[in-house]
Amino acid sequence: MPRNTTRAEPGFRELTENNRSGPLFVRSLEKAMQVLAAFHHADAPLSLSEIAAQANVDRSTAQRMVHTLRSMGYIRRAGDGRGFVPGIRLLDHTLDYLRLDPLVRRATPVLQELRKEVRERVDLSLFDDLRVVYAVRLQSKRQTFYTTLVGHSVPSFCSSGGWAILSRLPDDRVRDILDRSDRRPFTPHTVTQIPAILDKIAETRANGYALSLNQILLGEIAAGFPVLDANGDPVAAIHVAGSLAEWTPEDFVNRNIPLALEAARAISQY
Amino acid sequence: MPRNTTRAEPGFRELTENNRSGPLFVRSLEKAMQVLAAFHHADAPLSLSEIAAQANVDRSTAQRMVHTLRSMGYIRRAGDGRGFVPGIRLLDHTLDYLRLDPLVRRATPVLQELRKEVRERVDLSLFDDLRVVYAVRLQSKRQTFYTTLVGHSVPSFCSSGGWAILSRLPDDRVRDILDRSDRRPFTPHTVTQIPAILDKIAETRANGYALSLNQILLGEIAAGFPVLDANGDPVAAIHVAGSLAEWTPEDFVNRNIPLALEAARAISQY
DNA sequence: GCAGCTGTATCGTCTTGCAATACAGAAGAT
DNA sequence: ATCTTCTGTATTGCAAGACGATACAGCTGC
Repeated sequence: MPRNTTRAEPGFRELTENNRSGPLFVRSLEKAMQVLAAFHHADAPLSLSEIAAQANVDRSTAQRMVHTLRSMGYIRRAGDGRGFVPGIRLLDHTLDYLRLDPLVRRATPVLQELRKEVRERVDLSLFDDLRVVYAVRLQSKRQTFYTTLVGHSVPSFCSSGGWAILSRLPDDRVRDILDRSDRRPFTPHTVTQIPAILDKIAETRANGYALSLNQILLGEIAAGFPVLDANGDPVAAIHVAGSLAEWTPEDFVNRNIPLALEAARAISQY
Repeated sequence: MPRNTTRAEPGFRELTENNRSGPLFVRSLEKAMQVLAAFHHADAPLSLSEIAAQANVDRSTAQRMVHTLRSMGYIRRAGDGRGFVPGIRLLDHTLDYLRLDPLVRRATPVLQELRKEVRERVDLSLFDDLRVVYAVRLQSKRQTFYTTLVGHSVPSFCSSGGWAILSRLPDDRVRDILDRSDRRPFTPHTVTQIPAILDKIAETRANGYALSLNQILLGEIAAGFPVLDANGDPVAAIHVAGSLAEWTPEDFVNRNIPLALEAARAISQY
């Protein structure tokens, strides 16, 4: 379940003083996207009134937006009579995103190779401020529903991928991100205190990779590796994830880290 | 590469006579989504002018739409200076779609089990008129880039999933779909003639599954199985796909069909 | 230095999105 | 049984605000 929401593209606010009020800002479009985003907090089909409430728009507005989005395939009626759900047309944009992201293109074959060698779950997640978003997912045998879904995200502050990325950011940006994060625990072992998180990040910086135990899911061990762009800034992470029922942390590290580190370097451009 | 585009939700046109002109239709939203959809035909970052041309809107309109979509994270600047690309925020809607589709929920664990047993690529694709759209993808060892991507689609007329679905539709709907399809071949073996396609569909109807050889990709063998909703109408298909370098068609059928057929029945609601 | 691109910014006009209002049908309560 | 409160859908007058012409600065290539 996503806990944080995306902000504008980083560095965008600098370009235009007040980016949601200038004459360039299309208010009706904002409302429309809020209508689509109403489903972010839903776990069942939404009625028009529910959509209007979630999106913070008038019921009439929701009606017209839904009508239009429906005519374009972005929303459809729920199979069983009542309410609306997201439409299949959205998946076309998923494909556009994945196809056109050079990082995803570059990473996919490398991850496939890595997956073949380590035989555990291998993922690519993209850095998005307070969270990392899974974009490529290569499963192993045992999986939960959410570990197969593209678009799923986990917080930066308590995931191996997040730590890997934070370990390559300047201290003040790390502080800023941790301060703004909603640091609710996922498991009893989730690290939520800022000093403890900073320790983890320091350890990650020293080792070159992040090791997380029981952070998001009980019984899960994961290693995260930063992926750098041409400027040396971290933009993504790759992960190898396994089960603590099968691995001791030592074996997991010895067996998987070298291969994954090499893969992360192959994807990085720095 | 997608060859066909999505239409409105089936049965929608019946509801409102002219669904893109009534007072309920929000024109600026249509333009905005066309702007986002401009990337469907792109294979590199798009400039404002290119977006305007693709979306059939004024450059000024494109500018304002892009500005707004950017401020919300749906579009971002390309990493290397010039142009725009789809933004990560789109993946949030991908997740909404996958989470809220009951079919995807039901199918995922069944497909994981199937994948474990057949050890070949296993997919779920959703019926969308002229095409089927991949929503769940469980890889095997050897993969191409596109066989890993959620949102990728293939035509109904020449894919095992398409045949599986068409085999459960009434004849006149099949004719209609075939007539409207752009039946360009993908490989020298792609079946493009309507009589030949109808033969394939008849064979599928008799067998209960569809077998495709070299239709989309040379060297690929795939079996497709229809998934039915509570009314008995086909809404999706599951696939098992392997390589002709490893399988004779007979072995492929004998080894994989029974398990996959059972999986398709488990997912169906009829 | 000119031509042709980028992306960005401003502004007056009149299109068109807004929200109040209404209605039929279904679900549930009493 | 009726009364209430949900659905989703449809109409309409008014004025908010989207449209698109126009302009400009910063590139790249010729």
